Amino acid sequence: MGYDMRRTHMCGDLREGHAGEEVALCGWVNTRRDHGGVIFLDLRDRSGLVQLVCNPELSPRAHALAHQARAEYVMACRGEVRLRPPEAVNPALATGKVEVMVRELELLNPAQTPPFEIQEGVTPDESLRLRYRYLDLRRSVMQETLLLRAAVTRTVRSYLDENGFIELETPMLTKSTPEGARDFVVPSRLQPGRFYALPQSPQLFKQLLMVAGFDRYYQVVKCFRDEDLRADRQPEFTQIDMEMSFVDADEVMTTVEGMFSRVFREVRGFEMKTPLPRLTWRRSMELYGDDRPDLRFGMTISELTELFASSESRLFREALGRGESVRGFRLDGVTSPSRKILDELVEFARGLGSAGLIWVVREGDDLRSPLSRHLSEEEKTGIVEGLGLGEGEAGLLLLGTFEETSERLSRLRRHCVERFGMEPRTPWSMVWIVDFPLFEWDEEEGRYKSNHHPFTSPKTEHLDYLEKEPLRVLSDSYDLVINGSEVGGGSIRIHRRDLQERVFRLLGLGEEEAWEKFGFLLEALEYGAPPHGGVAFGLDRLVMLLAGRDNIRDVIAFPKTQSGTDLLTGAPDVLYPQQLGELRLKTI
RNA sequence: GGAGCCGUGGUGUAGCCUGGUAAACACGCCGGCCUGUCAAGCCGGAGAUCGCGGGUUCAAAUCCCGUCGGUUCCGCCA
Repeated sequence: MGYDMRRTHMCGDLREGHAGEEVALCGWVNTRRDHGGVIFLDLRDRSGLVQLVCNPELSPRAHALAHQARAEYVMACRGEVRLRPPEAVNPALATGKVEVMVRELELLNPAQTPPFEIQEGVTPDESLRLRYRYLDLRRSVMQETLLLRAAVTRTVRSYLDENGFIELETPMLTKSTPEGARDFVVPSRLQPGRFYALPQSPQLFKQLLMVAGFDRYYQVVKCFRDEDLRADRQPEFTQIDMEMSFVDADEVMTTVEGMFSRVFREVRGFEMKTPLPRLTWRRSMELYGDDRPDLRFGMTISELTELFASSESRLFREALGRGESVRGFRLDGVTSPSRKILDELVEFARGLGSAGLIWVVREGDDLRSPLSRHLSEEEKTGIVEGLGLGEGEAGLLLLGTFEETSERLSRLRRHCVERFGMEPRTPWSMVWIVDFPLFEWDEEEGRYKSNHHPFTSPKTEHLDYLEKEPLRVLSDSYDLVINGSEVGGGSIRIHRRDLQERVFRLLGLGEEEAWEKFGFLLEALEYGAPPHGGVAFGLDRLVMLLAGRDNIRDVIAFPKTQSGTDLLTGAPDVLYPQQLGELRLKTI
């Protein structure tokens, strides 16, 4: 490229103020409009595009070259920025008031006709996009999304830097640990027969950094989990990982709120109200049946079990006899729903494993319901009041254990939001869910499992129940939920060896195994480990929310397919026998 | 591991349920015309045996089975 073609501006930045200036631009040909005489080229770079005018009278050479130009050719030009004639202004373009009168044009690299058009409005097949990712990423939506992603990490970094956090790196080649997801493993050449594991998160290392006295740590870091993919799950993903010493849960949450305020202001222009509301896990389950409730919608759950304590109806009597509850919510978004709609909801509830869904519709003083004949007047009134049904409004009730009804009602609630196209009350709803149970019972393995992870601290006031009633123990933990999506969570950690060992024991981790897998941690806890706690956020999911994308692949430059392959490079791939030999590996 | 959906010129789709004439449309591509377009326009042209394999049938893009790829969900994901 000649010296005089080094660019002076980005295409999308040119405005009226540049009129009269001599500029040099580089970019890709977005479109060519050849009028035989004058030729218009839209030149595009990451900032946007601008119209180039190639007039044969101004430069026959440039005009001739423009005639040969095709979509996606890489070109450079030099010329004068000019105000467009008033009738030729394009209000749809940021640069629509100006154009560049081309004096010199240079072809830097021609291009094959791309396998799909780099245009808005057309989304090619996913496998094509992934195979030609570098072309897919040229599309403006993808550019905008990744630029937004960069803005998020930039904002996070500057906030944390300003607040005394130190960015520290932790190893990618580390040790496989029990609990949690399946590890990705890397064979060791120097230690034949041994394997590293890629980190599922830097959890233990960041705790060790607290022991080391760094006080406040953060990292924007890749994590790896070898589990099946979903629309919001990739095998490698990025976390905003933080840890702080000498703090309580409250201080961690306040710090995070400051960070998120700035992110939302910076990238979405949204002023977050802080402090954010906090719901205990228990309350969230009662009100929404969900530990990641979407507070943009109503339809909170009411418990009506008491109402049916002395019911005439066998259905209720038997259910209550089994210790089950009656819970439900008022259906928003539809009044006087048709039988067809109600049947559809019943069908949906059956699909969730429920025996049936009881619907009621208030009609004047009466209640329309398949069960109305079996309901006493008192019960009818109780339902209307309990669910707060207005005229024509419907209620949906389920029978079952607290856990069953929670699971099903929360899914039903999410389904209704989508099915009836409900309008959110606010663009963003953020809420902390706090005080999760420390353990849950794993039916299959017949043992307790950590709800969060094994390093989460029980609430001090619950320490006494630890061995006696483990399921009653709550932890100092917190999840941040935005628009019904868990964007991150954390906890105060255990910083004393004796407590950590008690928790390991409850998880069924034998002394020997605990020492073998976590000995380094137990040891570190004995060398002056400060009280500490932290949090980690899924950057990809956060960007998905901020960008309004419903797929994690759209916020990652080079994602994997659902079957874990990379269509661009062909990974994963087989190894040459020699490589396998060096690693002392044999495929079976 | 299981279930659903999708696969038709380069791209996006229609056709498939209800098998039967030249597989249709838009965009793109190639050529020509054209000096103010911006999804430029006008004229002309090339381009698909319908993912792959098997079966049913006189006949399969269409029905059936299998398989591959993509995708969504369940299981899984501390």
